[in-house]
Amino acid sequence: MVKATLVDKNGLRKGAWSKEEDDKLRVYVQKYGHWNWRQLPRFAGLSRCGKSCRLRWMNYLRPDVKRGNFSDEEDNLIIQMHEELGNKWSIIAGKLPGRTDNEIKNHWHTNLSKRVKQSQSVSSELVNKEQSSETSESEDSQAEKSETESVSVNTPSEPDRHPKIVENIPSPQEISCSELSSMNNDYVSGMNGAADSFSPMEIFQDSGFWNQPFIADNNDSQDGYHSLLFTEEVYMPSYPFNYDDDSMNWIQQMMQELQDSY
DNA sequence: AAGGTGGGCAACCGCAATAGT
DNA sequence: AACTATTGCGGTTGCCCACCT
Repeated sequence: MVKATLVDKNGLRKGAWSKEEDDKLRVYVQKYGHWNWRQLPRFAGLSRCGKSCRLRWMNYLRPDVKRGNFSDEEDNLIIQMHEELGNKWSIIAGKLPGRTDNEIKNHWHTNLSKRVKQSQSVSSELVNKEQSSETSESEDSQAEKSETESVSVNTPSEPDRHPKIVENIPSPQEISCSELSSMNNDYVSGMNGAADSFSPMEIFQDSGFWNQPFIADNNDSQDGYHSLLFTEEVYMPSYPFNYDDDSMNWIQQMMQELQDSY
């Protein structure tokens, strides 16, 4: 199920994620957001490339990721949207809260595509019957109707044939992982705006970031940076997505708490 | 019991899009 | 306008496990 972990020429780990790595990434992102995926692993104490961290977070560690079997409703929606959009997994994921594009893509390839193929073959059989049949017209139309009812959803078509879904999504309450990502980025960039262009790193520096009571875990540190493993006391499971005055207060409060605890 | 095979899924890779300079 | 950095997306790979022979 998981790829064996190995180390590439740059000393970066690849393959399966360990629980320790998951914990480091989860704690770091939940606390500071992902202000820069490329730089993040260094500060989180991870010997991973940023891309790998992003993927792990998006597909597995995000708190709102829904795991488990797909419901019939979800299956039908995926089939319907795939019929209309093609392999636009991220857009489809936007209609299925808690599901990731990767998960939907895998589910499609392993389950739904087969189901659609079966439906297609049933459909073509019906069409063949229809063409060769010498039965009455009324019977034909009935068969046509039943075909439409049973397999229309599963019949593939050109992606551009039904642009309506693209127009309709994303709805405000249904947010894809990529949109969530944007929200997080907005959170950070918004902080910049709200605080008159200070960078996340400046937050850390200005607030005594490097002196904060994190456990410096240099075991995995490849480049001399202090990795950050947070203590239970300062771990905070969530942060506000909107960066208004309350959020700035929250940040200031957080920083104050860190300084106090030091 | 042992080996083969295919399914399921996490993770990687390459490319395109976007943002920043 | 051109270049670079970063992110996001979709295709693909490869590992593990369950099932089959």
